[in-house]
Amino acid sequence: MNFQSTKSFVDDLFFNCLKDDELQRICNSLREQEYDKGEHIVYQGDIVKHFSCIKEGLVKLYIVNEIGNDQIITILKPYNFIAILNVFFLHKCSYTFTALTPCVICHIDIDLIRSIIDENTDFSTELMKKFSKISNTTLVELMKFKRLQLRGRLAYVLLSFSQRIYHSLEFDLPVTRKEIAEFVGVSTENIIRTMSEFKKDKIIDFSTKRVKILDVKTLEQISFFG
Amino acid sequence: MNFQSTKSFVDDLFFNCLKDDELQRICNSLREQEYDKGEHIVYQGDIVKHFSCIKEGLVKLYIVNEIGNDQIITILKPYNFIAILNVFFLHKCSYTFTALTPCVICHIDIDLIRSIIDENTDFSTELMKKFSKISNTTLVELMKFKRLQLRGRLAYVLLSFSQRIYHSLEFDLPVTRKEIAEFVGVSTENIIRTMSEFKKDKIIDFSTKRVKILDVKTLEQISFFG
DNA sequence: CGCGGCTTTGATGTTCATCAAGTAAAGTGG
DNA sequence: CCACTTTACTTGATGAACATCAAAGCCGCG
Repeated sequence: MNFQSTKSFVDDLFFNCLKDDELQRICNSLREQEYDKGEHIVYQGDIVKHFSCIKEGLVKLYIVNEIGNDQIITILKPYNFIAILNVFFLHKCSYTFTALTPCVICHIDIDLIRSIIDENTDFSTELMKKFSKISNTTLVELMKFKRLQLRGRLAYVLLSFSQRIYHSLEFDLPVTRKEIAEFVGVSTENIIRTMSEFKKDKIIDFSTKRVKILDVKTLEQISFFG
Repeated sequence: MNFQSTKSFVDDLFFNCLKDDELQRICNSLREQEYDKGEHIVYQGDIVKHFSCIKEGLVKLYIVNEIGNDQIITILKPYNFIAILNVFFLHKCSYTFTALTPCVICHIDIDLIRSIIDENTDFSTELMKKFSKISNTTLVELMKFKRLQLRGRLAYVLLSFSQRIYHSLEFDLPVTRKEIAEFVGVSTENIIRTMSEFKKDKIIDFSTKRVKILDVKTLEQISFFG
């Protein structure tokens, strides 16, 4: 990737509100790192040392709970930040971030970001907006999820892959059935059973990883009322 | 309440990092408002016009979902902010805040807070820390909650009243059984049944509103493993 | 003192977890 | 590239957890 496109990536990432020299300093400090599928980017308890962002690939954000189970909170895609809520102010990260696909992650020096926050009011305002928006969205989605039962939640997850991640009715799942179960909060077997029901009802079609949504409207209804 | 104690309340509220004149300006701008039990402080969809904080009383933070049910997210107590995540940057508030008991709420002019953010780096840093901490805690608690079933969740709520809100093993519930159910995410009847079980097992004792925790350790175990 | 909302208990059915067992897919070493 | 091992996927049967419906007692308040 050439320098100009890095610049434009960073500019977009930071709300197009950076001054030229600030943009330049960030580009100079920026370090790209590749992660294999399954590799941890941040593990809960880690001290977050960089301001990081996904450039390529998908990342699962989850908590390993007290009894050792994974609970997936959301799936992150390019331009999403890694551990943004923990990056400045908490000693340890409460979540784990793991690559679902091969990833390229951009790491930026925290102190540099801090100093730009102090200098550039627009930047700090936009960053706080971003904070709020992320927290807000996550919380609202979680509550929406909470009131649904299995069918609704599964429909929701499938639609989110289709609409938020892949922008297509047909896609390859980047997660296992077990991971869908950890996302939805039910057993793996029941995810499979319900997917098979959807298939029987001609709402979706699938073969292992490949999924095709046949009837979006019904799926949306299920994700709303189910 | 006299002026000196208002000053000390505001100073504590804002992390003791305000300069004298900033503190003074906030105290001058501050307006106290009383709310009756059951009165809305902010309703979802409202545009948040003040930076607000609880001075006295308890407030329930909840979402009214698409099918008209309330889903309680958490219960707020004095020194907690109202709609802090929505106050600066989102046009409309995603949540509803309702007084559970008679309340005194302090309202501060948002523009004043904004201008102090621009002036005082310590203040903006502390405010962002606060943002992060609140989001983080809320999310971690919600995920902890998610993996538990009824008994565990109820135990968790009862302990949270005892330890976080009242600092006492005996207290009057500020919520109805229905509200506990909306918090826990199950039916009212099953909250009642499970409370009766706890009573039969001599873990708690209660009569309508009055609750006394008899066996904290068992309750903690249930809230952990249940 | 009667009305309405809150609380409580019981009976019944639905949803989902768990166990078991088998098949398909994917990774591994020769 | 194949045999082997492991992991992921799938289906069925059973029981536990929980929702829902129904009905009755309680309590505060006008």
